[in-house]
Amino acid sequence: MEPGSRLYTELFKKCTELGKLKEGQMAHAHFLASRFQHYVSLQCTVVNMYAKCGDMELARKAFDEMPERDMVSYTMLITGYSQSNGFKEALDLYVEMLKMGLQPNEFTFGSALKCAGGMQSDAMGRVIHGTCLKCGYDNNVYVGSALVDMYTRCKRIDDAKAIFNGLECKNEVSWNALIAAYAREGEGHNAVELFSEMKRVGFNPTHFTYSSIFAACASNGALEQGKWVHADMLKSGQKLVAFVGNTLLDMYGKAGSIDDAKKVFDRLVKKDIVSWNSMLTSYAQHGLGEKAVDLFEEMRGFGFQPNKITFLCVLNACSHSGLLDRGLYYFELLRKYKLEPDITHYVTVVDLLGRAGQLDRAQTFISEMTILPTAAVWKALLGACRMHKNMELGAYAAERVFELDPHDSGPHMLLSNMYASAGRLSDAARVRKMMNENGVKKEPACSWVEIGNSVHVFVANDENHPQREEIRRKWEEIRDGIEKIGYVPDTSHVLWFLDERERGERLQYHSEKLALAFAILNTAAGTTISIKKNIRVCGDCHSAFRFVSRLVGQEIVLRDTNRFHHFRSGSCSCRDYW
DNA sequence: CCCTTAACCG
Repeated sequence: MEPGSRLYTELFKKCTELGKLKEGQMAHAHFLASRFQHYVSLQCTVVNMYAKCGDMELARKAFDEMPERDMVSYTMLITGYSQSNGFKEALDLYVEMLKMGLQPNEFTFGSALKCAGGMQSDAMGRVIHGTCLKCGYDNNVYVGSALVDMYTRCKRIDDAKAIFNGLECKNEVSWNALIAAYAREGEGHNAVELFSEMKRVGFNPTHFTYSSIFAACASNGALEQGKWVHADMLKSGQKLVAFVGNTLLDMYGKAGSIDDAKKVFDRLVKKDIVSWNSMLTSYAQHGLGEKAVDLFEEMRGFGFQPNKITFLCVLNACSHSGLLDRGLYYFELLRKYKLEPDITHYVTVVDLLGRAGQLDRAQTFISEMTILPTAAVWKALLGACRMHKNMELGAYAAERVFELDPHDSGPHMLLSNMYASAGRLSDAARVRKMMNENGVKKEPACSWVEIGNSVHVFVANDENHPQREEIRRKWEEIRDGIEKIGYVPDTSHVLWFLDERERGERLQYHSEKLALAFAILNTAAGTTISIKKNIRVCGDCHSAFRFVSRLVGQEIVLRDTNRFHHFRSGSCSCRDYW
């Protein structure tokens, strides 16, 4: 018996839903031989099926073979491209369809705007926005949310906010788009504020909302706030499914609670590859290399396939814990899993060798790389040279960095300070001059500390803080205390062109020291103090923090861009290996 | 028939 047209519809829909490409192709062939082959709606469904199965070539072919293409078929193909990063192709089609005199609908606009956002094309986005207005779709909730998202991705957050405020009809997605944007841009405070407002006016946060908020808390290291939102999510009855669970686990890891991260990991309803990778990353950030290795082996034991990122995570963990041989073994294992190492893996191996003091091996490793070394590779070597005080190789690595990435201030500062420490002041001055000539700006260092529900930010030599006098007095008192138990300031960590007295002075007001004094002033004895820094901790501050943890008997947790340092009774969890 | 929002890595 010949199938009816309805059956084809069902068949194509089923294949679309389950992502069954092969079966879809068979159904398609069957359909082309049937008496329904001229049904436009079925031809459309085929285009959509291929697009949703991720094969844009087949979708395009089916589209081109349609005798006449309507607005919906265009929209399906545009959407397909937009969902697989084919922004350019999608927008070309969008323009073509307008030329054909076909008027887009809210579906077309939604996808077209996603593409403009994906390409960060402000100009294209505005043109599409104009067409939305002309066609009367500007108040459609889908188009409105897509507009908000598009403007945020073009870094026009004010325009996005204006659109959002003007929307007569909002849904969760409209809120999520803006919240996600704040999280992406590192404005966690605004993200959380918008989250509260969203709830206040009666919208229910979704998995998307919670994911964005957790990501924001992760980058701010806002543990208390993160816990509060976690409690809120539990209260609202959301299940701990993989996606949002992974952001939660990542938040706990990055905000400083490895125990909570592990708890979330163990309670995940279903673990996916990202869950494992996130847990490995958490261990790496806390310097728990052995735990990371155990977890990686456990994962392999379960038959879970590691991907390239997994290897990056575990290599990174080995590097931070000085597990040299283990790391090199995993680098070899990468190929056994039929994974091709990319540049990021090479960077990590250079870091691994370099930190372990194997500078010659690191250099040989670089020279034997099958792909061209990037700036990141040389930066890793430079970092190792600073750590192990190898001036000559460090200068060589720095030169390579300057060729490949001339605008990064970090390597310039590093080399300049290395020269200064080695007493080569004219070389130090030369690098400094080069920086000025090339317009390289030094990134300002800052530290912040979360007390209760608010975050307090400090910059070096902070002149603007309302409690600055009190903070300075407190630090001086602490400094006297730690000097009595063995702290010796190391002035090689400040600008070499200041005189010795001024260097000693400046050193004492690094942002992390100010944050620490502030935290001691504002927390009860016995509380753990938690401080974050936007660049790596300075060597002198690291040493000072060790003594302070002994002096005041409080635990101090410091997160820098690389990892966590847990200071307790005079020593640090990194065992001064960083 | 077709749309918009979130995670792991240098």
